Amino acid sequence: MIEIKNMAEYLNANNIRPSVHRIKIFEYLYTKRNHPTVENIHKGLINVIPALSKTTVYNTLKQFVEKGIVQIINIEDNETRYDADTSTHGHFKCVKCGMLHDFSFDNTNLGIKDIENFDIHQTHLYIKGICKKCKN
Amino acid sequence: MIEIKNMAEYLNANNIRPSVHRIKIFEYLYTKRNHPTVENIHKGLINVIPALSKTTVYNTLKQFVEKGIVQIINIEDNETRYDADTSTHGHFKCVKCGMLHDFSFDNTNLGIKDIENFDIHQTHLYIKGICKKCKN
DNA sequence: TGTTACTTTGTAATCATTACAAAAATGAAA
DNA sequence: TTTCATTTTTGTAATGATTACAAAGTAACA
Repeated sequence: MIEIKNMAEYLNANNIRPSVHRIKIFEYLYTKRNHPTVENIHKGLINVIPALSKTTVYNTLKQFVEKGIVQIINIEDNETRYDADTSTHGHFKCVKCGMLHDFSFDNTNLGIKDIENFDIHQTHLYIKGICKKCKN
Repeated sequence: MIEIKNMAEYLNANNIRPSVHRIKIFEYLYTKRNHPTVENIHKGLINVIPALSKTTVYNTLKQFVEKGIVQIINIEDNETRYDADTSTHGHFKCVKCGMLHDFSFDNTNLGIKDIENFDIHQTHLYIKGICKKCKN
């Protein structure tokens, strides 16, 4: 994924005014890279910003998604996760430990049929199974 | 997808006792093939089974998923859809009209890296974009 | 400062889903 | 058929995630 040196500048470059909350929320996503839920982000930042409300986390993430610097990961129907890496990559969900792992794949050679002449905006691939750790 | 002649037999073969409700719900999924939500199924069957409760639709679908004859499609975070076709295939979601289209792809040649020695159970691919109709 | 726009908060509303207990239907044995 | 146990279905209440919205707070800038 892209290297970002200055969070505030990066937000600015994407037409997002870099308030302290926005910087912290983006920083959380970018540095942890653990595909957190809203709950995770809120709990993780409540020490840093004691008054942080969940509504702000929701609003901020919605804005990030609209501006294209964050993508939503929908694997389980009851947990929406967020990812600051918007480059094309897949997600592996371990059905045993629940952990999410990034992986890379070749999206130029998928052998797609039946949707000729459709405009493709985003390609999402996820795999469910058992991770290496849980196999042992 | 598989051809099913007798719904009741198919349910039986998958260890699901074929009650009238279960047959109708599966039949709906199998014949419509339109990736319905719980709401869609309930509305679509309320004429056939006037007393049908949503709880029954939820319970029945959960059972179908557990027995492996139906898969969940999670594309948007606020709408869970269901598909009686459990063979490996992708879903294209048109961001304009909202329609879902099936497509086939080659899941043997994805060039996956970074998750060597992981056990793969299911591969899910979905694409967002604009469908042929909406382009015109 | 004063004014205006933007951001954040907190509560209430909404909506999908689940829990659960009661009612209904089914099926097998007598 | 009648009885009894089991399974299925229903309907309401509870839960939990997300959104709406108005009030409070903050920043920008003349």
